[in-house]
Amino acid sequence: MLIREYLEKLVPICDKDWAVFSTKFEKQVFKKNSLIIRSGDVENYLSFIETGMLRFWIEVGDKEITFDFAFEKSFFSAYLSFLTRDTTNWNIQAITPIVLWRISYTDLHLIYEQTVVGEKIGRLAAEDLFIKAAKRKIDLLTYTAEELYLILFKEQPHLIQNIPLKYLASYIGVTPQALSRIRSRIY
Amino acid sequence: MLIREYLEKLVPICDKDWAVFSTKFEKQVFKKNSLIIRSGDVENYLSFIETGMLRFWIEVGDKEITFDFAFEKSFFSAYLSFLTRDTTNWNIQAITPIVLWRISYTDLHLIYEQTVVGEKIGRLAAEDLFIKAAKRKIDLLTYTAEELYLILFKEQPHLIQNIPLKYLASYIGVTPQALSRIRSRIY
DNA sequence: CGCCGAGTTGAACTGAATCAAGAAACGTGG
DNA sequence: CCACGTTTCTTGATTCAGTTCAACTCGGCG
Repeated sequence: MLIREYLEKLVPICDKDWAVFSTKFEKQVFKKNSLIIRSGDVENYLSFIETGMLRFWIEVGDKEITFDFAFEKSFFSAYLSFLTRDTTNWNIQAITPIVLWRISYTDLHLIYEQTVVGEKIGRLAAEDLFIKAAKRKIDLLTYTAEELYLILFKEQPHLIQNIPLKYLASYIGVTPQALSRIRSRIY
Repeated sequence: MLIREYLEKLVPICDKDWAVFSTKFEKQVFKKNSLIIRSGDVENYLSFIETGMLRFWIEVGDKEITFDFAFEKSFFSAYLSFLTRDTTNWNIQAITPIVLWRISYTDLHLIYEQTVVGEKIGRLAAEDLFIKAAKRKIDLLTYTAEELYLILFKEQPHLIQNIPLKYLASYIGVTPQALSRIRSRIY
């Protein structure tokens, strides 16, 4: 199974532990453009994307700010809300049709209690998320919009292909008009 | 002891576990302006600030970018380097005289193995760091320099008092001149 | 007393925002 | 599968916040 493969890159999981894990994941399908989490919800799941692509955004005043994307074969969650059990102001939207596997908050905490590797996986997942967030935080301070676009272009070419320009623009912190001009300047 | 108090806000620690923890922390003192970590080092410690204030910065081209501060009674580390055992490009500098307690990578991993709460604390620490990084990431995309300054002013007034303007300017992503003008505009 | 780094202020310049209009792409219903 | 309407993207003109370069002030310290 995909999730086990992914997790075992981080830490070996014995069959006995895996038996506890695997029964807790449920499969879920979402249509393109549907909202998986909307502002005001409490996040109840930690999810693993089997196929598809997601966009994370918040509403500020009258505009949307896209602050993250997530891709196939990675975990995601409105993690702050998931941890604190408080409502989120995040929206998570399917940019493509989505197939995912998810585990509920209560089930995950059962695993934390019942298996030795549970806490370790939780720690590694949180560390992983932290590393990504820290890198991006520094990138946003360090680079200009044009540089951020070029980095994106190099590191995630599939992203540039498939994601509407207006979302990418917001992600690097400029208006769609500005990104359109950056693009025409580059080629 | 301060560290136990702080940790027990997150998770109860029994005396037996604490006995394992406490022997591993060593006290360390740094002078004002000294570098606790410099670019090129591998971070070997997770540290807890007893007194003082730190600045995190990286060098980009010919200029310094301040991307974080840390205060009394909180943990810090060049965490990415600490986790990956790879060299860091972060610099961590004492803005004031510093007293801290720190635990080495090997000792922390001994604790992960020897105590039940070890992994849990590691997870909670990583979650805590992630939450802060995620919030800041969104703030940087959402607000203008002036708004970021006002938020800082409201949430961390002691920071504004004690930290040289040029570091604050870099933290909100503008030049010292620009922040000086923002300030004079506000009052 | 003089030096030096930090902060302020001014002027010219630049990249991005905003407002606006037109072109291209997309999906939805017939 | 086409036609229409909506959304997305592009391009232009104007405005604005922030950069850069430079000069000057202030305070601390040798």
